[in-house]
Amino acid sequence: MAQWETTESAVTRIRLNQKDGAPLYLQLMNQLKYLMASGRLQPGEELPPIRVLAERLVVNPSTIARAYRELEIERLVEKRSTHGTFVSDVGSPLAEIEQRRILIDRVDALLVEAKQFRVSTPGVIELIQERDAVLTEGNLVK
Amino acid sequence: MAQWETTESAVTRIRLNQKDGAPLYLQLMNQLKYLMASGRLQPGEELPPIRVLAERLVVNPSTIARAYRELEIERLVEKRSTHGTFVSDVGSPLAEIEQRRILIDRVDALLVEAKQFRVSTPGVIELIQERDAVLTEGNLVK
DNA sequence: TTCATTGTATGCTTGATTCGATACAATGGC
DNA sequence: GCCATTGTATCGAATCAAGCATACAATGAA
Repeated sequence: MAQWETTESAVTRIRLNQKDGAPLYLQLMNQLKYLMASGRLQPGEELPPIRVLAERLVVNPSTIARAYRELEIERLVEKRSTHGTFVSDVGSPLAEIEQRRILIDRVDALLVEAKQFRVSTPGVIELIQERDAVLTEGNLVK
Repeated sequence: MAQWETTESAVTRIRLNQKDGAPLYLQLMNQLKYLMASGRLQPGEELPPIRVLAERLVVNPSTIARAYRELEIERLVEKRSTHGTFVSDVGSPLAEIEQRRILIDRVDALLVEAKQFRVSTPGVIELIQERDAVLTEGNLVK
């Protein structure tokens, strides 16, 4: 009997929404990132085998494989030969430069939108503090 | 002689980058939003006719039409029969609720990304202040 | 009324993306 | 060495998005 049929794991929280517009593999990536960022998936922890997760989420194994592959490229997970896929020990070793570029893009988009909505920068900062409180309270979704 | 061949206008600042990945109509929308948000395009001001702008930017008129249409849906511009397309008088009359939802989405995405990158919330706020300074210095692009 | 000027509608082409099906490769416990 | 279990590779169908070409409709100044 496979481990994944019995053990409780943070991945049981994952839900994919077929008609959400967002690609399935991206939804999966993001939810895994959430779980990692919030510590519910710890470094070293094993993710379910591709086929097992595919069956649980009722999608094609290729879809899971793609999510795992992309996460590996981002160094968020490691694949160990035939053992499985594991959450990386190291933090998120995207190049600092690259990380910063991504954040800057997001910040710029946010500021432009806010300006359009006549929300001042202090207003944005206030909103950030609000949302930070909400997100770190253990809510996975909005 | 058409008005748009002679008058100086903020829209002369617009540049589309064919190989930028971002769709042309979106680039145009965003640059117009910038110009409106920064006051360089004033309420009531007329935008160039679709064909004129298309020629200037060397794209298909349909592409301009699409940008104008989307901006109209967002109530940022108004079309007046055969007169042309004008910057809306009203601010940005998306429902407050809707505006807030959009901002919350952006903020959440930003915070998740930041957390993933081990950037603290104060770090995010600092970055916001940096970028705000840059963006309000009159730079149109990053 | 005419017609120049404005935006609109529709359909096509191209390219990319997503997801699935299926066969393959590699490894390590037994 | 075998083979169960892991991830990999490759191809195909369907869908979608972007941009373009082109014909159309509406209006108002002359």
